[in-house]
Amino acid sequence: MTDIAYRRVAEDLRSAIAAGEYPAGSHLPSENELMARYGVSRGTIRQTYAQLLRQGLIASRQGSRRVVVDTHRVQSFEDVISFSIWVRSMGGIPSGKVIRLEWRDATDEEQEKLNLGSGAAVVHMIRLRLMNDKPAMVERSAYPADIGRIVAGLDLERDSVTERLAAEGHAFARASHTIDALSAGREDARLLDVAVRTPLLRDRRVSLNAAGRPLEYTEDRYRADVVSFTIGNSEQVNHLARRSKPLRDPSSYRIAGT
Amino acid sequence: MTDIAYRRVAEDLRSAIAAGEYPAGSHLPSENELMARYGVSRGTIRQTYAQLLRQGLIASRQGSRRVVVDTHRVQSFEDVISFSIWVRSMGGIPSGKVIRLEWRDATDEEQEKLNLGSGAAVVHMIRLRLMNDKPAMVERSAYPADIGRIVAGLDLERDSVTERLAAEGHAFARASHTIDALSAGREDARLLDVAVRTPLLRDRRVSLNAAGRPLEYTEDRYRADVVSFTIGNSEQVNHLARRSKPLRDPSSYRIAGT
DNA sequence: GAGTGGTCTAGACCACTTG
DNA sequence: AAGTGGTCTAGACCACTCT
Repeated sequence: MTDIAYRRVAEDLRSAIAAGEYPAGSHLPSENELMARYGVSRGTIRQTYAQLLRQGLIASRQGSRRVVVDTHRVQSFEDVISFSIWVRSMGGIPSGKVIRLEWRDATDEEQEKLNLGSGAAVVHMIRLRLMNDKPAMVERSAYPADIGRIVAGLDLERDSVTERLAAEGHAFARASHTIDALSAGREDARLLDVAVRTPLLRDRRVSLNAAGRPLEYTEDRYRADVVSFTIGNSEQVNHLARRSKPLRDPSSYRIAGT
Repeated sequence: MTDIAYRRVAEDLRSAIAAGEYPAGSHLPSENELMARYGVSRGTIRQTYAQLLRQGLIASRQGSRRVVVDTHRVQSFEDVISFSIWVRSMGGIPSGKVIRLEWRDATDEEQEKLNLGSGAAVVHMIRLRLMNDKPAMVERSAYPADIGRIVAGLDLERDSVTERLAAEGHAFARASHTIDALSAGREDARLLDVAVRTPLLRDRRVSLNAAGRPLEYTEDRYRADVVSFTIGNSEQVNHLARRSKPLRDPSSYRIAGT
């Protein structure tokens, strides 16, 4: 679809990997092979493989062919930023329940993170996110006024904010996350259907557009028995993904009655 | 230091950034400038900037000069893998207290993660890690026999396992992490000096050498009031770092008496 | 020794940002 | 309009892996 050559080749390879044509651990085509197959130069193929490396799909070693990494997983920027896109990428059904939606003055933290002046108004939203109708995460988000106007007009039970904002010309281009752990408070516990003081995994992030303007400040609190993060890193590359836990040992987590 | 041109230029730029020559938000030299200054071709300079982008130090936009990213932070693979190196990079003093060190048969999980046959022996270590004599993390590590022999011979109260293994020819080249949250159990609580059921941030990882052989399987449990992880990501790049929390609001965490 | 990826050069055209 | 980064080509030599 894209008209950029190295990305077209990368898309083909990702599809082939996803289709099982190159299983985990198997060798990928050499640079020479792909140059001939696509009629492009070596630099272009190297750009292709550099992208797959950044995305954590492959590993490479001088002298040996590139191999497919074993943790095969749909992997894109949007998977990490958008709960809806991530859930759908795993074949699940995402939904949301708006707990609160209001205009109010930005807190000090929101002013700082969203780069707003004092007294600026934001749209603040609290939303329970569900995966296949099971509570997975509570999301608390703040949007600057012009973005907030759009968000407030969406069907937040069903729409993906990320996708709808992108359609309006406000695509997220990058984000910086801080990940830590905290205890479920009373509201968290009630919404997520867990006991008070259950440990939750927290992701706070600022999402920026391509020009570096902050569009959203969000705090996500995940049930640690449902979601974890995976990160692969080396001197050359880091990659990040959300992971759904298989719930193989439900007894180790206390679930509150409702 | 290195004899690879693009890395030499990258080292120079990292030093200049660290020295404050290019403050956060400032513009970096154009590709043309660096080509002239170092007498290399454009491709080499582009490799340099690609590395700095991967490391999360800079951001780039077509048509505009590259800029230094604001979250300046010492950033290297070893910072994320090695507690000792990370603490020292922030000017702190790392130490460790060995709680248990033993040879035993690998558990099923260790066999899988370390790629060992059934019945294989591992060295298993539990160690409390301190930053400036304050408990920060409990580490539980398993090593295959040949690596374990080396580890068992170290001064584990003071040495960096990562650095000593590298000196013996067993350098870690990459790792894959799973991050989630859990409740402090009795042993965790006692060692970390927190109340039982305090939420902890957990990082489980397998560290591999360049050939892809697993050298270590580790589970780290961090005090969430002391350490968090930061991640920056975009379509092009992800980067990961540990962050020390400033402890600005100690009242929000219950600390157990000892 | 043949094949492969890592590094490097010297050009080119285009899209985008900025004065 | 000039400058800058994004993409692409067509070569080259080297270090490493494999058999």
